[in-house]
Formats: sequence, structure tokens, C-alpha cells
Amino acid sequence: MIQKQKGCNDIKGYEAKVWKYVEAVIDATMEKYNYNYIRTPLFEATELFHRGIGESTDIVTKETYDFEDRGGRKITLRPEGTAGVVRSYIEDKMYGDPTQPVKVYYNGTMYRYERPQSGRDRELTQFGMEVLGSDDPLSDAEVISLAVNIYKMLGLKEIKVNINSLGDAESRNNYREALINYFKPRIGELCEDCQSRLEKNPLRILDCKVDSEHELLKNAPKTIDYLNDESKERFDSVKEYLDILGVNYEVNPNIVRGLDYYNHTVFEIEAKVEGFGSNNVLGGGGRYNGLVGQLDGPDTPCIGFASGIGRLVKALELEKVKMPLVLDIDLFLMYVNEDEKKYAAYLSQELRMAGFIVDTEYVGRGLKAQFKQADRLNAKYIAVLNSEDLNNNEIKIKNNRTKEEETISLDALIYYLDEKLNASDEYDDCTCSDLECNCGGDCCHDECEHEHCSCGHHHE
RNA sequence: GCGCCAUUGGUGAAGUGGUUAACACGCUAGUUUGUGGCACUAGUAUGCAAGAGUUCGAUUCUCUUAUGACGCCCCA
Repeated sequence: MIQKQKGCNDIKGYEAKVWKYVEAVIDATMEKYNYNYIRTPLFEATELFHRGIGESTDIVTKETYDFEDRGGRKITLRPEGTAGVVRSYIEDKMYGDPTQPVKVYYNGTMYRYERPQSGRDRELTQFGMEVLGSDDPLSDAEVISLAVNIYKMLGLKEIKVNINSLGDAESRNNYREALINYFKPRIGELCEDCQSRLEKNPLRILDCKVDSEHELLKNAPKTIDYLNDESKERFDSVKEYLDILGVNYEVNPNIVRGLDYYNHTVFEIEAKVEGFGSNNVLGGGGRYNGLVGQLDGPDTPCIGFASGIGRLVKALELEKVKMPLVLDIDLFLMYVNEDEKKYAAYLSQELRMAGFIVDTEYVGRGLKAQFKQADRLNAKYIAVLNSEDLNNNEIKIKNNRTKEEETISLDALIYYLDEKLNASDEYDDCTCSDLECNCGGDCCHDECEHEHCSCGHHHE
């Protein structure tokens, strides 16, 4: 049997509905902030990632899917979204677009050759946004607030925003030097991993889990202390705008991004969810003012954010967040003989065009089994087609919840369904997640006798 | 790249070096001549991830590989 590739997933069934909903909320929220959808290729020239993300990062040195195509071109499946967007920005000369800054968002699969574990796959889906052409601290704050608002719109309650500033190139280099000098004399006291990080990526020592309680780490120099005046002022301004936008955040000097291109503002957003495992960062981002220039474009200040949809869906499931998913069908058409089947085929088509979700029988089940099938599909209504009824221009239609059956004129069917289904839509389409009635909170989808929830909808 | 645990039918799973691989759910059909969901009856893995080895004999022991879960590294 051919299996799916390691670390890849088939998203289907209920989970697929959740994904589609999450993506719909992302689209809607992005549109409100006036970010335009951009879709770039899944693969790019290998060089783009080497020059863009940085030769020294693990993502590029050992986690990309590289191959040569039949024409001998060196190709890499994208491990993240920013490089492709920036390539497009430069190639299509979007810096010439009069409506600066360029605000775009994407949503797509990324590929990293990693060992899978909780919250980490080889094929992952990320959405993200980029603002290209603005150095205004308001852009930084807006990107962070947009990310936070997407999570909030989806119904996540406990999210934590950690921000930090790496400063400009000068500040960043000074800080790196200071860290190395600080740790070098006593590096032997830290764990093996930290020792190897000293030269390679001293900032990551601050993140170490093994030594997090070590006195040496607690008193280590902080990025903030190495910011020059300009960088410090900029960071203060970002924080002020965050306050204005109502974003709760925490300055965390240990936030260090993995990619080389970041400077100034960097941030991570964590989900505080019970049982989420060790990979609890939903997304992160930061400012990358040097990247466009590094890729042969004009110097352009930019900021962006990216977030994994898989982790997001997992967080929503663990939090049992309620979502307005359509899990029911409106009508299931049942039949026994050939003539009835033909009529079912015709009628299902008519009703679908009239806007109803209709399904019927395709595998020759008996009537009894068709009832079961209707239940499995959560049919709200069932119609058993009967030749005699049809000859009389009638149809029997049964409410599958109340089990009441009525015989109505075929001509009245669409009107009948419209009336019945739209009347109950108020109940079914309620999207509120804070239910306060005394049924225990499940009134949107379960039967309950109670009146209303915080959304103001009435439920019976 | 490293570590640890796992892999039995559509699903959840029990199990043992040796006759027909338990049980439950599900599914299909019948009892019920076209209106089910209850009940009863019958059917539902020539198979225990793949390959190799040990053995008279392996699903059960050993090794290799694959995949999954979790953790480390790294990172979203």
C-alpha cells in the first residue's frame, strides 16, 4: 500500500470543515485591514532562500527540500512565505506602485525536512502578512494587532504576545558581541547545546530550556540595553501604538527569531492551551528592513508575520471553541424502484439549484438502510419518493428531528422547505461562543429549552 | 540528526511460541409483501505494518526498514 509521506497529512471530514472556516475568518479579517491576497509559487530558485533566509540558519542548511528539475535548475520547496513575497515584490516592481505601503497576505503550504512531532509536520500550512514599504512603527503595531485579532475572531481566549526589539544592524551586532563576551569565560557551566550555540547563535542561549534557571542566564545582557537611541525610540513608539490598538503584550528580552533577516521589532504569539505540547507558538514575525536590498531590490523597510494553521486548528479543538460549521444536509431523497430513482435524480438537481443541500442514494441500499444513511448525513428532512404519490403530484416529507411526516403538493416543495429550513436557521446558524443559558452551553447544536445566550439569539 | 514508546478487521481493542485470532461498536441482509432507528438471527481479517532471521512451528522472540506518538535539537 502506498502511504502518505512522512510528516504529511490528509485534511478531511470534520477537520476539513474547521480548516475552511479558519481560512474564511483569516480572509475576512485580512480584507478588513485592507491586505490583498497574494499567491506565489510553491517552489523557487534555491538561491532565493539561501540569500534571503540566511546561509547559517538550520532551516536553509538542512531543512529544505532541494532538487534539480529536468532542466538542471536548482529548485527548493518554500520553507516559509516571506522570501517568495519579497521576490515577487522586487520582480514585479511593486515598490513603484503608488499605493504604498504594499500590504499583502498569503496562505499556503510550506515544506521543511524535519522530524515530525506534536505541532510539527514536514508539510505545514501557514498564513501570513507582509507590509512592504513602511518603516512607520504603526505598521509594526498593526501587523501584531491583526494577528491577534484573527486569533480572537476565531474564539481563542488565552493568547500571549511577546515582543522584543533587536534594534538596527549596529545595535544587533553590538549585542551579539556583548553576549559572546559575557558567556565565554564561564561557558563550561552551561549545557552542551549552549556551548555549541556560543559562536553559532549566542542569542539562542537565552532560550535554553535546560539552563533557564541558571544565574548566568538571568543576569545576561539584554537586547534592550544595547539599542542605540534611535532604535530605543522606535521600540517605544511601537509599544505606544500597541497600547492605542488595545493589544496586550509583554516585553520579553529572550524572544529571538530563527531567521537571519530580522531587525528591530520581533514578536511571537503563544497559545495558552491545556495539553498543547511543547510547540505552543502559534506564530511569529518581525521587521526585516534589510531583506529587499539583500535580494537586489531597492532598500525597503518591511514587517511581516506568519502563523501555522495546523497548530491553530489544534488549539481551537483543544479549547473546544464553537464554530458555525454546516454539518447537516437539508434533505435526503429516498427511493425504491427505478422510476422513483429517476425522479430522485431530477428532483435533487432542482432543489440544489434552488439552494438546498440535497443528497440521495447511490449504492442500492434497501429502504431501511437508506434511513440509516439519512441519519449519518444528519439530514434535516427526508423524503421517500413513492410512485403513487408522484402520479398524484404529491410527496411525503418527514422532519427527521420531530419525525412528523406531511404529504404536500410537489409544486409547493420548494416553498415548504424554504419556510421550514429558514425558520430554523436562526437556531442553527448562531455563531456565538459565549453561551450563558442554563443548558450548560451547548444550546446552539443540542436541544435545550432555554431562552438566550449572549449573542442575543433565541433558542428553543 | 538524537532519544523513547508504539504499529492486530471499517473503528475501539483483547490475546498467545502451536488446532477455527476474543469481545464491543459499526456495516450488510433477514424476521418486517415500501417507512428505519428497539429486539432477535446470520454474515463481516486465508490475517496480526513490510522484509529477513531463530524455531519442528511466530501475530507472539531477534534484527532491519517504514510509518505513527511524544521529547531533544531546531523552529511557526
